[in-house]
Amino acid sequence: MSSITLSPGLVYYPDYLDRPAQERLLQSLREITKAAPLFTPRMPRTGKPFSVRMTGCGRLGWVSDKAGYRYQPTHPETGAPWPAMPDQVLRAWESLGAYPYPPDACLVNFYEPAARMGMHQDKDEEAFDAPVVSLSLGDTALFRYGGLERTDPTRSVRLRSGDAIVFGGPARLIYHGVDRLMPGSSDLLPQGGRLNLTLRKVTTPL
DNA sequence: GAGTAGCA
DNA sequence: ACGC
Repeated sequence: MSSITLSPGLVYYPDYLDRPAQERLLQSLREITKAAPLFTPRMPRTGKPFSVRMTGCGRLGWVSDKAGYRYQPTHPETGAPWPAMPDQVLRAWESLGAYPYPPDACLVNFYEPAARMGMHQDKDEEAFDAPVVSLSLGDTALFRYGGLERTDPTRSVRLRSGDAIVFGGPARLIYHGVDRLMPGSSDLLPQGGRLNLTLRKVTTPL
């Protein structure tokens, strides 16, 4: 499998999932959203909605509302436990994550064609020794990444359907975001858009 | 500061 | 740069 190191600890795997694997993963995500519908996260304090909608699977899910960012074991609207993580997702973690414990959370972000994600760090976890593994499905995204300080210089890379990217070691806490999608760049999702899965170890092992 | 607006 |  080919990989490209974008910056120390940030590794890009183009075409990690072939088309049949993407279709299998998409079918799993349809089942997940049936049990755990997409919801609109909101900014702490202001309540401003994200343009991305999200859900998740696994033991814990990430939610954001006026009260703040947090991981919790239940869906914020239905109150039900998150659906189980598909085997395919666990296998991706095992092959890309190189971490001796299974992930606690798989966040599923759905980008409509106009959705964006501002630059941020993934730092609501306890286990920063564990990597974050990201899988892309659907329309190509212009992904931007920088360094550990918000003011560090940034670069961008196009993440296409089936690509994976891993934030580990010195890149675990880098700032990153999605500038925009390239509408119509993939026919995987019938109505367009992009799904991004991020696999995380949330709590410290033990 | 996981939001937006606006300008270089 | 803003502002909740």
